[in-house]
Amino acid sequence: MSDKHLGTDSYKGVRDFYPEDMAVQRYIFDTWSITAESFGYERYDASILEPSELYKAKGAENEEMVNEQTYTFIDRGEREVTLRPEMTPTVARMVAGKRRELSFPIRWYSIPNLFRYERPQRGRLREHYQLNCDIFGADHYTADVETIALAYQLLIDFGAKPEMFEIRVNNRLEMRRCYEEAGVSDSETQNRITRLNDRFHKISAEQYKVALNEIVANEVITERIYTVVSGSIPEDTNEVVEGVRTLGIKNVIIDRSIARGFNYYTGTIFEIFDVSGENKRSMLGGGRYDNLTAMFSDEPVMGIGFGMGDVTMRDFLETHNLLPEGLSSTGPEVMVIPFDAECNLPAQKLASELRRATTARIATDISTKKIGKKIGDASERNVRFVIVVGENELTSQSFTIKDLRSGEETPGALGIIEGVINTR
RNA sequence: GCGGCUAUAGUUUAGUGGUAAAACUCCGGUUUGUGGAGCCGGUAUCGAGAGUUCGAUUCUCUCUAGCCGCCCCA
Repeated sequence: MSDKHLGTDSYKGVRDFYPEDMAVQRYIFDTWSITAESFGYERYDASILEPSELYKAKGAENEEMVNEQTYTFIDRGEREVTLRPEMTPTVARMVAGKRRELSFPIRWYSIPNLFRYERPQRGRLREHYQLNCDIFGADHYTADVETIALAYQLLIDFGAKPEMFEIRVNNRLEMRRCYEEAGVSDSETQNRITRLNDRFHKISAEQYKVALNEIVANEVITERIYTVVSGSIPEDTNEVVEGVRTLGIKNVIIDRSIARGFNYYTGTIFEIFDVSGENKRSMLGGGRYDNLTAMFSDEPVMGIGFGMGDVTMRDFLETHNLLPEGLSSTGPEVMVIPFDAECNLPAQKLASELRRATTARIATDISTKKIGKKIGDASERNVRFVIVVGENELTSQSFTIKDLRSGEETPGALGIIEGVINTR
């Protein structure tokens, strides 16, 4: 590019939100909030900065992830700091810090922006926003049911039809039991199988079996595990799935290949997929983590929750044409147009009087364009009303408000004008 | 970290071994008290660097950036 100027592109993998993008973003966030709150979830937030230890605490595997896939730096006080890559450790920290004063179970949600240092691709950027909903302090399986029901409702409230998506549920404990019954008791081997299962739908059955046999080195075991993971047992279900169905949600299935990474989940895990096939990545995922707060205290608090990202949400809404037309702009509804620059201040004064008497968004056109141009601009920006303020109007204190939608003009004193705006 | 594709005006795209076209947008004018039109005009060292060539935006190489996949996925 030019030697003289900086580029205007945003930093790699992050987005600028111009007003039209912001309208979409706001719609998504508002819908998330309304639905989460309708289930009684309370909103919380925290800083994007956390000490790096928070993410490294559970061994070398995590340490590697922090070093390679997060934004981590040393601050001026020589502390190692990380831009949060996920919200769960933060909320676990917050809950653990107040565990004696909170009355469990609690339902909390947040819409944090999260950072990860990796190569951007479809549905995955370096910064994204993610709705996080969690229940803490409820060990009964119905907490899992409610969590999945909330995830379901979130999509429904965007106008999604149940046949557009599928909820796939698995359970860490049940998988461990499956491995043990098949004859695999070593936990490292179990983890390797879990990791392989995560790719089950990306590879062929043959490839899967070959890879599995390389791990367990036993064809009988391979066959047993394959039977379970491939879903060849039609009656395979569990109480969470049955509970969700009891609530009237039908697009839920057991999928033994669901793996959810391999970190802190201890029980139910689930993901929701777009069935259109266009977005192969899961749109939403979560699960139960019964000892995440253990790193802060000997009194662990169990939790279950999920996260859903704004990038995948937006992809889903666009794919299924679910974004509403004409999302509300925050631009002015009323434009007060001074006849010339001499009238700018009186026009601004009129605007502030109107603001006092109405709830409309009112701006004054302080450009130096000609009167016709100013009206044209207002019209183009979807302004509903214009009021021209010139010497005549100021002398007579009688104005004319014009409805650009209907072309109708209403003359009158301040009170009349306010009336027109208030009945918009 | 690995692989594939792409790079021309603000945007979306044409096009050519002899320094480039269109549409839309934007800005200005056309009209010195009232809107979306029309007309006229303006805006590009063709991503950067090097090479081949009389001559490169076009061909070759390198780099950079973006997109898409893999790995990984909190």
